[in-house]
Amino acid sequence: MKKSLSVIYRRLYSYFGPQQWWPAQSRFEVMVGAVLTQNTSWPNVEKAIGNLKDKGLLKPKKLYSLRNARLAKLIRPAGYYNLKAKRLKNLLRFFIQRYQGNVGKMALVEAKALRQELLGVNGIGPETADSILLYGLGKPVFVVDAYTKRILSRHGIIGEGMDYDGVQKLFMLGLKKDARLFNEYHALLVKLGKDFCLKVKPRCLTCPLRLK
DNA sequence: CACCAGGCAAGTA
DNA sequence: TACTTGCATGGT
Repeated sequence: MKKSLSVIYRRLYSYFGPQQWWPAQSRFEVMVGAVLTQNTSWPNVEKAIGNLKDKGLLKPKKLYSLRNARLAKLIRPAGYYNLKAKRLKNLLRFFIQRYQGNVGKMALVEAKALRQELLGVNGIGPETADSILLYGLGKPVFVVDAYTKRILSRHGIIGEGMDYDGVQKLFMLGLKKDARLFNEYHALLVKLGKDFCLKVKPRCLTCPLRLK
């Protein structure tokens, strides 16, 4: 028996409650965090963002004016720091040149078109782009991540090989197009993944989903 | 010690 | 198109 996405959502929400994502103080901070968290645990990202805040550098032009070596040093705790320094600069260059470093201006653009623009930036892939759209700008775009795929395939809802766009369609066609719903749903899947579905061996004995 | 984390792009066949 | 590899710190 395959459960609907709505049923799964309600079960996760009853069990875990609201997740309060994205943990950031500004929409710009979400953009930066989205790059820094690529394949990296959140506590490490927080340290990196904390370094930038402490120096008063968490602003588009300030951040963009830093030399790569300096930026890399500041974001070191987030891992892949040389790579991420370049990726951040790529995103910032796009953001400043195209939207004057103004989140409000960027938010005026339609989600689908903006997604394509973001994907054109080297270092911004589908999950990073969608995280910015949903958590930064409040657009109704579903964010898919490694946990999402692992959980769904482990419960037989999707095949293991299903790609990003396929999983995203499944959610976006199967649910009401509501940014708050998408926000909470993705965050809940991450919470479930962290707490119950870690490592190679599934440990879902007490998993609140109890699917089959 | 091994394994994993809120990915992505470049290289290879 | 479909794999494989490099990137790196910090927590469990």
